[in-house]
Amino acid sequence: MNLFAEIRGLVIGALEQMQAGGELPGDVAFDNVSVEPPRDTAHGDMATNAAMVLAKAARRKPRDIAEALAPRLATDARIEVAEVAGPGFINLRLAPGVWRGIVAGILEHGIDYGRSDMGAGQKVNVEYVSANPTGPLHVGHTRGAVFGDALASLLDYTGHDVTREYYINDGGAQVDVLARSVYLRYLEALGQEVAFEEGTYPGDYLIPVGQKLAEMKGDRWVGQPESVWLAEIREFATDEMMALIREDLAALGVVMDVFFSEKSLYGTGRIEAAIEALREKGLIYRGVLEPPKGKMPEDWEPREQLLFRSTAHGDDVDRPIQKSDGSWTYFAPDIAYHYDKITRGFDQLIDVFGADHGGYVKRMKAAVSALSDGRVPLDIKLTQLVKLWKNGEPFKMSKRAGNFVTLRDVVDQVGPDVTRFVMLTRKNDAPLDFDFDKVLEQSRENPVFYVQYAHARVMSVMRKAAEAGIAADDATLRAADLSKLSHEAEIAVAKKLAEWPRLVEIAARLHEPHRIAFYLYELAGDFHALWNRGNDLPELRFLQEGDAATSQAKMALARAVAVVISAGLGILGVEPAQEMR
RNA sequence: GCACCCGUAGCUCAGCUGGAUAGAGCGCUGCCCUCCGAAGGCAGAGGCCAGAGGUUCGAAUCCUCUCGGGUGCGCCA
Repeated sequence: MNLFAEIRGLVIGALEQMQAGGELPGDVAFDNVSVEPPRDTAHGDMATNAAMVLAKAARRKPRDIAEALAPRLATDARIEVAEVAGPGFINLRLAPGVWRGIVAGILEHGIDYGRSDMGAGQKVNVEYVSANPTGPLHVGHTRGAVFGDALASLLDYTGHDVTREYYINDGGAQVDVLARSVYLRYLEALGQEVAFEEGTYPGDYLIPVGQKLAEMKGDRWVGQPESVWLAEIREFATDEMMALIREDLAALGVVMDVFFSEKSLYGTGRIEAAIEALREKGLIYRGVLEPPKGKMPEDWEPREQLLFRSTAHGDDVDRPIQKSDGSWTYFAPDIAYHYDKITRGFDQLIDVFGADHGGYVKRMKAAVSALSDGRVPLDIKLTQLVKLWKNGEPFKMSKRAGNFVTLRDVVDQVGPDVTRFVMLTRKNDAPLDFDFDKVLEQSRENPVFYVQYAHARVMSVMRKAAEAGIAADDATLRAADLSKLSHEAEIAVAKKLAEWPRLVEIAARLHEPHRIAFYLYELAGDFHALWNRGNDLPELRFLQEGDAATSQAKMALARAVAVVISAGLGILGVEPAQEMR
């Protein structure tokens, strides 16, 4: 139920009539015809560009087409005024009943108002977090986790069949480093003095892992060479780290559908199969890469390697998939992993990476394009850095991880709801300042508070209604006489609510969940504005003493605001506040 | 050197797959707030959308170039 889509349908219908009547050529397409809210509300509620987009194909002046189209639109009961303006816009003013209908529709559909079938059940895989299993998640991961999770919810809300997935990098050298670090903690747990050299992980979080290992194995690995214990500790340690990471994610409210292990690709022929698939397309060859220009690495030597012809699919240079010693580069399992996603039948892939992985976007897209013959689109969303602030200065301390701030540090201090909302108050590719003091502040400056406060105010009205003996249950509000909503300040809020389904579709199409957060802030602003006007104009207050019918109509509007806020916060993974404390 | 991201009000940032006179919060200026639904409210000033070309009915948005900031660039994942 998208009012803008409905009115666009009306416009298209009128255009088809004009076609049938010979006023427009029969072969013109209406794809570019849009119905949008005008920037300036003085222009009306909606505007269509139909006349201007069709002018060229119809070989008529935009204003001529508009003059012919506008009266046809005006015959519809929903349209109060349709007038031609500017270069050929048709501005539409909708009947008040339309806005009341929005409120009624929201109460009828609940948080599903705004749900859309635009995804048509498409299978979408959203891969996010995918942190190395070598320690707790840090703030950077937190942003990626929140972003990916909200995007997944948004796609689910818009009719996609979404899989939330985490790729465990448990096949590379870094898990050997982890194993060695745990071995040191193991020795330490047995009372030995140990030194954490360069290339080991010194964080405190490995202490309990070493202790656990000591309890299980006693001293049988003391003084033993790596070949004896490495594989077993690696296995044990990565399991422990993944358990830790799952706990971190759970603290944030993130639950994955699939954890995909990189290791499962090795020794099973799956990497080879993916490379073979590329070879069959003539995209694998042996060759020597040019050295990077400008900044020549000190130890550069030309080496022949196995290369993927990614340039055939839009990359700048071909990429190595085998090291000079014949082992795979990290890129090879990445290719195999994405090949696996393709063969699992996803219609669309989305990867959420940190911005420092921006250099891998083109090669990954090239691989997916090649492996799927261009059928499966891959969108890669990069999340920029998070700068933490506390007491007016940069915050870098962490109790347990050494030199970085963990997800837990953040969630424990401000809670999962605040963490999630704040992480979405910036576009994903813009850097984000996270100020521990400001995000807990109770003021308009703090969008989390401002949105939650709006929801809490609605709940407060409902509670007060109950005290005053006015029925305010859903059924009663649904049946309320909404014609009592007539003030422009009330209609303004209803108009904002009408934008919700359209905004959801835009956010989903662009893969930009931050738009939800910004919309909620605006909606909350409109609602607070209405509330504040009740100070001067008692007739705008939601509860009208001695007039249950009017109170119920106004509460229906308030309730609709709360429903949309709930729906929006639900997509962001945030629990709406029942009251502010 | 090349690639990607970014450049919008004094500050922090939105800006709808190209729409009309570019928005919000903070800060600033003025007014209101004894009682009331003020963890405040209303109004105002403030812009060459980094710059220059191009595309077209129309550009902050698309293309090219320049300037400025960030990130990355074979045998690390």
